[in-house]
Amino acid sequence: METTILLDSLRKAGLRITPQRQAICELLATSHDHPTATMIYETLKPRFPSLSLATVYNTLEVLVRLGAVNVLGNAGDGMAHYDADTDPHINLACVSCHKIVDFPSQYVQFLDEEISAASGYRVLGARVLYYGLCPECQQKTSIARRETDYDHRRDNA
Amino acid sequence: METTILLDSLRKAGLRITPQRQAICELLATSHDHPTATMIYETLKPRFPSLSLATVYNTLEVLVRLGAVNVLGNAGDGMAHYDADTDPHINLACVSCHKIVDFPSQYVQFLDEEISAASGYRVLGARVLYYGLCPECQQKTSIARRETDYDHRRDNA
DNA sequence: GCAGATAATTATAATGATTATAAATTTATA
DNA sequence: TATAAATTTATAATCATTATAATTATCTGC
Repeated sequence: METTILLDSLRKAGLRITPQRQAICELLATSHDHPTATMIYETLKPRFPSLSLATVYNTLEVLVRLGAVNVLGNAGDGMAHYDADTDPHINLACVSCHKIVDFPSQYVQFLDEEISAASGYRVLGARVLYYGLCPECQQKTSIARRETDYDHRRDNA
Repeated sequence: METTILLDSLRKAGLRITPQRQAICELLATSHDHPTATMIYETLKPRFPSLSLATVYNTLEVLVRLGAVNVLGNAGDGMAHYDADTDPHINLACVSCHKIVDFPSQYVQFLDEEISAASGYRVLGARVLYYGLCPECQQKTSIARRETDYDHRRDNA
């Protein structure tokens, strides 16, 4: 759907559209979770047996630098998640299952305008990341209670 | 100023107020930049020659788990920045000089309410981080232009 | 105040995501 | 098709963060 947007931004920057880059862009544009470099690598590995993690990181870095992709702080799992949707929106991260979903809000665009207008910053991007417990994990933890408290490993970063 | 809030949250959790923890809380509450673990460590080292980085990380982890401190994704320098202000507000990170400043916005609290009400998530915290070029760095880069483009090392995470 | 139990700090090693490097491969162009 | 430039790959290095185990400090009841 917006795969072409990503590819176009590569083209416009004079970069080559390799099969690997194409696949990565496609994955980023179509997947509705917000994959990490490793997730992308493992998803694509069967189709590109020679694929290297470095290529995934390189491509992601290029896309981020071009402003076509945003990086979300980790969701409690110590890895960077990537988001091909650069329109103003909110990400909801579950600290238990580490999923990240989108949440459409009418207020975010106001934020953007407010900041650009009042701060003096040249805004290049944003990460609006709320974290908490998703409905499913609320049930799980309300059952397991204090027992299997979620692991706090890599909770920071 | 809000040092006591941090200390109280430790007390309420039944944790001990050690000199190290007190100093870390004080630093978090009073410094207006948003320090990293290493910055805290190096600031306090002269006063606590035996201080260990592990203590800083431990204390920060405790404060984060208690919800008294938020973790901001890195500002282009590959390190976690900590924010003792948990009231809804926006952080502006400069990708060039890696400073993070606060920006008061009237819309953030609406966001909070909207999400808590409509998403089904139990919201535990948020990182509203906009990144771009601060006014000072805009001048610098407009002078240096394409030459000394800022280093993209650790731009992700 | 003091001993015993518990919690916290410290020093150090281990982990693991991300980056850097250099060689091999592919792509675009003439 | 040959050449040059860009990209991919494999691998090693980096470095923030965690885990571990031993030492030290803190609290509670006497």
